[in-house]
Amino acid sequence: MSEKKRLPRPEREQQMLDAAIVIFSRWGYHKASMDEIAERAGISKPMLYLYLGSKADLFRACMRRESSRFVAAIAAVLDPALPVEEQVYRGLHAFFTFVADYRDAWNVLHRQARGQSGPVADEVAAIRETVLDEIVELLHGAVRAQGLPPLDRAELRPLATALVGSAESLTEWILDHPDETPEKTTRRLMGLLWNGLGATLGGPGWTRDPAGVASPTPVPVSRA
Amino acid sequence: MSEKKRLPRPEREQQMLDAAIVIFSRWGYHKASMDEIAERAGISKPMLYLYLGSKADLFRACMRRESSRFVAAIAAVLDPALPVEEQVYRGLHAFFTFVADYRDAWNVLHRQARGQSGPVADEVAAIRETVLDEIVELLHGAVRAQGLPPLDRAELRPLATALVGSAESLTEWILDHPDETPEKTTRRLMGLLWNGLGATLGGPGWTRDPAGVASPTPVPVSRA
Amino acid sequence: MSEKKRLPRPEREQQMLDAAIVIFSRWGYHKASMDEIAERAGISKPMLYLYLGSKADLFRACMRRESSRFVAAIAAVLDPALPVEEQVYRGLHAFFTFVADYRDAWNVLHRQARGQSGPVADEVAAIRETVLDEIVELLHGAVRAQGLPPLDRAELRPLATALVGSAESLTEWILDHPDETPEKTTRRLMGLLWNGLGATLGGPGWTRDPAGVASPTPVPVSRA
Amino acid sequence: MSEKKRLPRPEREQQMLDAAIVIFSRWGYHKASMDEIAERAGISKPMLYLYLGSKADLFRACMRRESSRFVAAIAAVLDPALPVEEQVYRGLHAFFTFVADYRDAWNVLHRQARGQSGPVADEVAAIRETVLDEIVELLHGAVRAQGLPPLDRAELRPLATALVGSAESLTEWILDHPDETPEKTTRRLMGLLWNGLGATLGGPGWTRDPAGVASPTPVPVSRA
DNA sequence: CATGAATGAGACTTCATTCAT
DNA sequence: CATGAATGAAGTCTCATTCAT
Repeated sequence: MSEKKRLPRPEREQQMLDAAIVIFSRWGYHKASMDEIAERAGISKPMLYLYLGSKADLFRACMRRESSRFVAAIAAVLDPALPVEEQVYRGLHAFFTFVADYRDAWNVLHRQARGQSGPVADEVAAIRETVLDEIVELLHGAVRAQGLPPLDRAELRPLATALVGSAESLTEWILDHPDETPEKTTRRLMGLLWNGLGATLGGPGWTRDPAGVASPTPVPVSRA
Repeated sequence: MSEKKRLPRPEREQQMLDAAIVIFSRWGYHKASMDEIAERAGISKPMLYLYLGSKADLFRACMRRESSRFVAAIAAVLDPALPVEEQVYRGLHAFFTFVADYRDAWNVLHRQARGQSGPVADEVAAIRETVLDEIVELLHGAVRAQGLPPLDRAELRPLATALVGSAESLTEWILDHPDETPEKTTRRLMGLLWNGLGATLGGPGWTRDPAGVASPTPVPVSRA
Repeated sequence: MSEKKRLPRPEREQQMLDAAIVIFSRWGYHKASMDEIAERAGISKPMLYLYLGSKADLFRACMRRESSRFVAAIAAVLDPALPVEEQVYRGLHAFFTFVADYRDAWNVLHRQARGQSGPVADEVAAIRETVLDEIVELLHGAVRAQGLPPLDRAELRPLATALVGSAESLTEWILDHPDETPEKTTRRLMGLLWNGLGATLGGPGWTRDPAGVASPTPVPVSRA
Repeated sequence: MSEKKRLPRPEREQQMLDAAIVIFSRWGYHKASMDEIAERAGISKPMLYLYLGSKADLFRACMRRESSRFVAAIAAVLDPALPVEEQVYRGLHAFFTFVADYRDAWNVLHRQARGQSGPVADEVAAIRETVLDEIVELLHGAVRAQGLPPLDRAELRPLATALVGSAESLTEWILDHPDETPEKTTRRLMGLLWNGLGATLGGPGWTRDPAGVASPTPVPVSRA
């Protein structure tokens, strides 16, 4: 709205990050140009460098701001006093809501973050760790609360990883289904996570050792 | 000095793709340079362009070759005559085996493919569709074979999407766990997919309508 | 926090020049940044421009201040009533003392001043002229005082130039020899200047026309 | 002359260095732009980078080529069998001849080389060392050949330094005196170097300890 | 008097791509 | 068939300098 105003630094920085998110989301990290980001932010390139440092720094700053918002959005709906099932439901719901509301942010966090090398990749990995840690903790607490045979955190982590992966994957499916609401998506996924495909499809639970599947015929592929 | 054999075109093209996969995997699409690819392939840049077209064409060619191998590897172990559970087990096992054996190929298919824009992205999307279609078909056949209330393909697709996502996600977890074998990973995931988290954690199956979770308190976030 | 005193303009200018000398000495004219100078001077960049004009102006101001000090330091020890030998000794001693005491100033005057183009170079040339003029005058007076066959100033100037060059050159040798004092260096150079290499090495004085050395075989060099 | 020819790499590299010498000489290292160098060399900037690496690399390459020529030009006229006086004469003559013939090269070696920081400075220092080493060796051999009390190399080095400095300094004086020939300049300097100022001006040789000159009145200067 | 905010211009560098041999 | 030579276009980043408060 306002053109040519001299803004204090913090506000300008937010504008820059706002613009950067959009451009990074649209073109990806490498194809995004600082020129375009500056133009969209309504300022000149030197300001971008003065305030944010470098292209990688800018990307990291975006990642930090958006991942903070993301984590906050999830954390706000969790409550250790509730049953774990309820918490997972709420968490997923908050997740799909966030993705729907902040599409560009999610795009950057999810699609663009991968496939980076160097310091950017480290930042991404750290954020991912944080999220996974929380989920692991959540599940771990649940197991103990239910007096079940303790599963240690190392065992729970692949479960959490798969859970996150399935949710992430659905965010792309959603793109092609505009009528899908966060509620509906959450229910779909809860069905899978809580009952498993076995129950969904009507078969018996998985017994962990079907006969004769250990070594399927190997597939010939031409090179390593 | 060493291998200046005049190779027939198809072999040369394979060499180029072999080199390209490695370089794309190492640096990502954009940071990968045609110079490095040509050098690694042991030929000059004009040959690269003569045979494969452009950088985007080259990347697409890589994607096509590797995704064909990938699909073939999975398809080879499936057998419509077997129970669906068995087929999913075999499919996942083949999947994790492929990922372990062809790390660079998987890296390109999974990490680098995402976050591309333009024609490359379309190629990626198409491949993904193909894989999902097969899984949907698999599940659809299973439902019918079991005489269950029919779930149409559109309903099954998000399930398939979540399934793929969880598997993909585990491929990154595997990177940090060298002792993990395809068998072990497959079992972990089968446990989740077939029994669900509910069974794993010992709670009851999910009832699809826990009271009062429909609208968690929204999280205030400063801007969209 | 510390020293936000409102200083009168002349003092502020001195602070700026102090800072500038250090930065110019450290990085050279071009790589020195006005930002760093302003920061070191403890004021903002607009002040720098308000008081001193431009970067070139600032550099010239540094050159003027330091060369004045330099000339004053030398002039203070000269005394036309003394024998020329004594005066040269004193002058050199004052020179090496100055160089040792004001390393940054000398660095700027000597190393950074060279290799500049444009107006800055002119300033440097002018200062150099001033110094040389004084030395020529000194030698000229000495010749006349001794009743020798008069050497006109134009003949003395290359001698003065060589003298200055030898002294300047030694200032760099000194950098690697921390134990060297101004006294010692002065004596070394006086030995060469007053006795010549011929006497130092024990040969006869130079006869101005050794046979057959006028045209040494030219060296072929590939191009100009 | 020839436009648009495809030249083999070594020739193009020489063209680039030729152009670079001129531009570096004209503007100095920092103000010289790669654009201008490329334009003058008649090629595009990427060639410059492909063949020579970077701006600093290009500068170093210039330094190396020109200093090799320089050293070769001097070395070609020296002959250990000759008396040292003769050799110094020939060396100086070759030096002034080189400076007259390759003004730009000398400009880069002498003026621009100083005041650089980083790796470029190291290169410069190394070249200077090489030249000084040779002169020291020359003088050292002379002393021994004459059966004089041996001066070790460390004592001779400042002498060599002063000698080089006086010659370098004269190269700038020459610029304003177009009638000056290498012969004439060499004789001027030989007069100083072999007889010393004392003999030139008619006084007695320097006695190394004039009374009372040790501590001239210090000059007050405002800051360190 | 003093400064935080802002920028036009230009530097170095890289890369996908093509021509001429 | 194959390649060394060559470049247009674009990218990131820095700096001296000036407004507007």
